[in-house]
Amino acid sequence: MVNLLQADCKTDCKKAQAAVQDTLYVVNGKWKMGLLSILINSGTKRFGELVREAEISPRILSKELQELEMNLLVTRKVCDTKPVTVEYSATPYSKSLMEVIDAMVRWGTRHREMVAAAAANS
Amino acid sequence: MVNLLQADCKTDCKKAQAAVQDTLYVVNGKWKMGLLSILINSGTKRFGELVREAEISPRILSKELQELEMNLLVTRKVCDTKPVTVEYSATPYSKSLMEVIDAMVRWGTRHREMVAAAAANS
DNA sequence: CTGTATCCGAACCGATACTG
DNA sequence: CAGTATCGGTTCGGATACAG
Repeated sequence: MVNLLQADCKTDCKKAQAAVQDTLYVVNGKWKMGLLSILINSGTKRFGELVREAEISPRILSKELQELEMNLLVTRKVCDTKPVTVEYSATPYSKSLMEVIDAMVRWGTRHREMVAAAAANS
Repeated sequence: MVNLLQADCKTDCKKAQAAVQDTLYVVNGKWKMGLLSILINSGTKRFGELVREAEISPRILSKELQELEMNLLVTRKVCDTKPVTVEYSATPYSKSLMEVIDAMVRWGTRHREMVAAAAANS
């Protein structure tokens, strides 16, 4: 297991840094986490449903969904209806992000308390 | 332990989402992770040393360091030399980020393989 | 219904010069 | 030496109109 914080890392350290940047890059974007959350929790959604439920403009929604799809986190299925509809779903692979999300939830929660406590002492 | 991906979350889910956003916000910025890594691995550094080692313009460095300090991840110590020097160090608290960073390293590493494999099959 | 094109303002980052 | 002021380029996100 690579430790980004160890003093003895050389090439491992660079790889670790790159991996962190990769992760941040994938998750980067104002709506990605929220969209993933919706799709994982509520299951398949159509484009228009996402526009309404997440209150995102279609342009941004399209962009974020494409990026999520490129990263194998959501699938896009065109349904042969009339007019055409499109269904977006979270992939099973997207659940692998859980480990990261859990860590962020735990740290973020404690951090908020930490900052609040520090603010109280000033 | 809050699970962002569970279907039964209501208020917990919002809290979890907010915690994730908090974490992303703290780590957000082109250089924060790199700076933290330098300070944790190599110990205390002066402002000018960071400018050279990380190759950041002073304006951005100053901004990122202030944000890290606000989040209790680095300390700023003014030394009574002539001219004045300033030492930046990672706080013990910053090591609490390890859990998150480790998760991102692991996921980012596997994800790169995953995407490469998917690209090979097309 | 699903997107894209266009336009806009805001945020971000970098280079450089400058102040204390 | 440490940090800020100023300017400029690039990216980002939102609103709206429109095409397929």
